[in-house]
Amino acid sequence: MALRSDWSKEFCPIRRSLDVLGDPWVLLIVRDVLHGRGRFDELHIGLGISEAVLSRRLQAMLEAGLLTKVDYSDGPRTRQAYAATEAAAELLPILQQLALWGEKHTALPDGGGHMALIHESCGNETFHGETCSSCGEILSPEDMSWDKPWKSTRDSLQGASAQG
Amino acid sequence: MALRSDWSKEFCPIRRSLDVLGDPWVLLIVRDVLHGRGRFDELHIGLGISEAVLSRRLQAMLEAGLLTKVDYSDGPRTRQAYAATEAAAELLPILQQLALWGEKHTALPDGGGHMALIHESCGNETFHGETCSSCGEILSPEDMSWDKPWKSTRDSLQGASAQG
DNA sequence: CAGTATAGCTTCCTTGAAGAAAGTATGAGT
DNA sequence: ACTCATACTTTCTTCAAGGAAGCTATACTG
Repeated sequence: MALRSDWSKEFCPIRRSLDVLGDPWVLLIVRDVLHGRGRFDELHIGLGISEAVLSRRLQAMLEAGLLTKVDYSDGPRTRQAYAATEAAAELLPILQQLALWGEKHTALPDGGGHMALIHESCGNETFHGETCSSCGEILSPEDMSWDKPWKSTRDSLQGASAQG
Repeated sequence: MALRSDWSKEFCPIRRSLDVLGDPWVLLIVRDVLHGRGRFDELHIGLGISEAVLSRRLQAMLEAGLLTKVDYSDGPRTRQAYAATEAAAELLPILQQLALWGEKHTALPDGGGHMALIHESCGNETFHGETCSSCGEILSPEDMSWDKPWKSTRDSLQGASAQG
């Protein structure tokens, strides 16, 4: 990624991960892409990221193997969007634990609400990020929905390289 | 933290988490502090972070409630070091999943080796970051050691606010 | 008790990335 | 032909990172 020092050759796997993931936008882009919001403008508007930075991040994430480009049809024409690879889909536990940690250790602003992680396979909310705290199964994107009360939506996730 | 935009008032808990954690140094500092390496110079040398940035990060992490200052005795005199709070200790699953993800999705450099996460309570390696893949227990720092073949050490971790 | 060492920061300077906004390119609809 | 939408790219300014040197407090050394 070379945003700062190059950590891709470090022995410590955490440092190698942070070489790719150690930028807040990268995880937010993965989150949105796993929600099926993989178009450039959706990301730009939805995340509030500048277009220049978004462009650079998407390029780096393609190179890092986190994203692939997929076609989608916009009426008569074919456009392209970004979709998650298997590597990006396997960041789900990290995203969910960030959500759980944030719920517990940061202050909920006025008008917010508790975001529930719903394991659709068993129908229950999970309080772990990696395995379901209700049924014990490993959590994967296809089986998850995130209930966001401040948007009054229950967004389902999708796995690697699904069509947008 | 205000490194970039202020995300502390966002409804999305992931964004609020990244407001605090969305800097690679923060997680690396938490990792080292959980290993009992909480002195300024240990962090400076061990992480290769510049002193100016380390100083700013430590300050921000104190304010964010990730670290506390604790006394330690250096022979006759009392010095201070940084120790993890409960909030920082609860980042363990994220650190371990970053390690697992890095082992799987980034290239191991020459001379490296597989870092094993050992759950000392049951004596086995765990392949999950949050609950032990061998015995199913929730993983907490006091019960973990990380086996780092490139340093030929098995470093045990420590929980919140333990003396350095 | 002056000189040196060490820990723990702080200040200064330069380079580089972030953010905002405007510009470019391509194809569609009217 | 003109306008609109998507998907970027370019330009400019501001701010943070990294490196090095300086500063302060408390030892230990002769």
